[in-house]
Amino acid sequence: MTKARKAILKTLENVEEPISASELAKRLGDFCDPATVYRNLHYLEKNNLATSFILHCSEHGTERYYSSKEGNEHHHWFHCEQCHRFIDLGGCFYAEQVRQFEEKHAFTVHDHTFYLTGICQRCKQKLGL
Amino acid sequence: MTKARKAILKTLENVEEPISASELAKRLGDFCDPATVYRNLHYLEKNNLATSFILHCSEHGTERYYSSKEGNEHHHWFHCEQCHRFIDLGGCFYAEQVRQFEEKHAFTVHDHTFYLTGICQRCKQKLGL
DNA sequence: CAATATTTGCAAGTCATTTGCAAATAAAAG
DNA sequence: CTTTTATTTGCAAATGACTTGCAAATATTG
Repeated sequence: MTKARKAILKTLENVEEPISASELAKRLGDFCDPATVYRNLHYLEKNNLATSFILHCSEHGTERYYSSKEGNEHHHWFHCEQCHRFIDLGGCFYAEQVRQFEEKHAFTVHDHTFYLTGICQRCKQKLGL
Repeated sequence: MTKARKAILKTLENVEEPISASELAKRLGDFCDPATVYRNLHYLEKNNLATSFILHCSEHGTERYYSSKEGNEHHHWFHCEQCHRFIDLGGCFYAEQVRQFEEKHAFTVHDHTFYLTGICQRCKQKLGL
């Protein structure tokens, strides 16, 4: 494991929300090149040390968000369109459903994506909603 | 409604799978400019005539896929990583669950995304899996 | 420590999507 | 059905996330 790899993985582990590659690159600053961040995120995901999903938001555009896989439990998230933070919806609750779909359609599922977007409690209050 | 708008909506209605903006632009050919396709897809989505989600696949990269909203029932999809077709998983089955999340976390959900990726039955056979 | 394999930084691509602007078309007004 | 006003379009240039070629730097092997 190279030092860039370690630093990226450590950052993923220390952060409590999914984080985008560009945000990660920003946090690592001169520690390593953005290209290295992208390459290592692919490496980590391929080696089952991280997972990601793509999400579009008005402020950051379309980006891929990464989380470490240390907890080993797949989580799903709510994304606030106002403050752009993520709220953890808890461990994955789709394993059984996915299995049923596999049975019904005879396909093999490699991955599933689920997330919610909207406005969080705090932002609703701020906006008087 | 302009003629470009009508043509795009009609194409969305005639196609049975979600279709990407670039594929739509290709099908419309010289009928209108790609920029017009993008602008009108935004228009249609804003006016509740279409929905979309973002998905990454090895062959087409990261793209947004659109469906008309005529049937008025929100559908979810499986995407085959081999033949790159979509399989309809049926009408949305998350309304109740989303409501429970809203209650539990006191946020307001504007949208939810769910899809599966993997290998379809036909491709499994072709590949001898 | 030498030999080999992998990773990195840098700079230059890619590619979906967006945007400015002037011309063309649609909708509203008369 | 013209005129006026508002919206949309095509074109070309820009944006921004992400990728890639290549030679130098760092890891890993023996």
